[in-house]
Amino acid sequence: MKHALSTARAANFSAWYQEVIAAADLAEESGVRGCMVIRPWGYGIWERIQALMDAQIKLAGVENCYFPLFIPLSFFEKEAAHVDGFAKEMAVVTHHRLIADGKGGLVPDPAAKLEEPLVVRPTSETVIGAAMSRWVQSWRDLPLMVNQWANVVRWEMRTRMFLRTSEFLWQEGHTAHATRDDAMAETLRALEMYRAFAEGPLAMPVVTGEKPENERFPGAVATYSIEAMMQDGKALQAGTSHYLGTGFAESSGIKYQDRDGSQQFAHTTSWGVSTRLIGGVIMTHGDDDGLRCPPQIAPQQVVIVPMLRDDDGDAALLDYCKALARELRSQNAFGEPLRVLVDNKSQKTQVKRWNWIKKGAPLILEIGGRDVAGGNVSMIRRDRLYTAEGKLNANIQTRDAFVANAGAVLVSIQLNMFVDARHRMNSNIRRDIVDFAALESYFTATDLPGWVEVEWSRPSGAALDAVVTRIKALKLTIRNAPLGAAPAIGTCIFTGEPAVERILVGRAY
RNA sequence: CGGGAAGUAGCUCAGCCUGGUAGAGCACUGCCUUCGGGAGGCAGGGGCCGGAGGUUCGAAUCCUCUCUUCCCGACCA
Repeated sequence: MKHALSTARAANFSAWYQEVIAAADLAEESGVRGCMVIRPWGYGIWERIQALMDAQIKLAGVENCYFPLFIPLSFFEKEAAHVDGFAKEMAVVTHHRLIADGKGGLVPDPAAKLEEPLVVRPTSETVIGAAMSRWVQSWRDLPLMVNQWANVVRWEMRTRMFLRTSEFLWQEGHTAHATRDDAMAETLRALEMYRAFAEGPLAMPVVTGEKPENERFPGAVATYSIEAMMQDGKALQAGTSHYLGTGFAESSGIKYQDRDGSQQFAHTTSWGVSTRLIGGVIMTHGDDDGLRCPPQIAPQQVVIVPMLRDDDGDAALLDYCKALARELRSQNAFGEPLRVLVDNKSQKTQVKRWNWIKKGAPLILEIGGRDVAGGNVSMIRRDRLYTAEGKLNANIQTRDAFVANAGAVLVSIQLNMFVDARHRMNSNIRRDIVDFAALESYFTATDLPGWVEVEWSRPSGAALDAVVTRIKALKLTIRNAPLGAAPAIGTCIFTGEPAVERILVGRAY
């Protein structure tokens, strides 16, 4: 069987990933270190993610707003742990004017140096905290829940498209509450929103859980994550939700007067998902023919390819296709009208077919003169591309039958993709490892190790550092302590002490 | 930040050692034959070889400096 990509997942997963991004026209290098150009098909996926997630955010009573890209350096200095976490990766603006250097180039004008350097936001807790301190006076002002869709910059040492870029797009929710319980409830609500979003529209199964102390967001009291398993068995942290305690409120001055007249610090949260989700979708659903785009986030769900032949029949063929597209757009799937494209670019049918396969359009319809005459369509399902014999699985059916079923077929593709991915994740999590030697041999012996769920005593500080160092030698990290895990009943595989919870350990992106 | 590698056509690269102002494949344009599993033929368009300096009659090629990017590690959504 000949595949569309030259690199198979099994041969070189990393090279395959890069090839999918190029072949599916998702993004490309920009010439600026670590920054990518997101192309229309890739950005279309992001717009779908935004649209669906934004609706959920608003449903929870969170309001959108926008804060500046530039943050005064002094804002970061207020929260010690926070600045420690981000200092190493901040882009800083120091001048506001350029002058000629006399050699044909431009240099920052020394006379135009900023009084205070501005940091390009790596995250917005500090500016939003400053605003919240103005907006919150009374217990009646709480909860205060805002979100922004924005770009942020983190000057990472090593970048990978969508997974870790210097600049990335995300949403960041920031909330302030009167009590710890309220803030914790919001933290977990956001986490659950992310889980449902990943497993719904993205068809990407995840494990929700709490991050260990060493993986916490800088300045957070507790960090929760959704962790997805990629096809190479590695974990991808696909979204995080943080309970920030009163630390940020204290440094930003988010205070309210309580019912009894006393001044109290608010309890804050923050939560975010980014364009990294697209990387997760690629590595969850992609195959050796390119991307498989879950129908709910596919910019186009049905792509109609008229088999144009540069002759008199083309006009009738195009009419047939356009009429079909109109009819399909009046159908629904997932409670929305179908997104349908007629690809009438003057290009060979076969080339267009494979381009759409590589882009992962869920349904591709090839329509030629014979179909027009017979009232048929020839349908390719991206999730069932080949027959058992390895032939391209083109299914001819009547146009009316296709229109009537299209929405249901898309729903079924979405579900199939999720079920397949969930099966793969679940069958690659081992829960029977009870000592460190077994963990060690497992991760040195297996090709596709996936994750291991073990019991531990939740050590802290130096004891935790020792554990981290020990598993680092195996290239392992603690992903999270799954919220739904069984209670711990044995001993910690690291310390031998009585275990208190179960954690997932695995390799990660 | 350490270790590699690379900058020549839109893309992937050859040419450099042994200086004589550029090539291939794919892509692109036109015509013809094809057409329901990525068709073929013919004819074309497109690059001052990352930048600056130097050596030389002459530099993609040799020398110096410089900029940038990619890959592998340590750090992170």
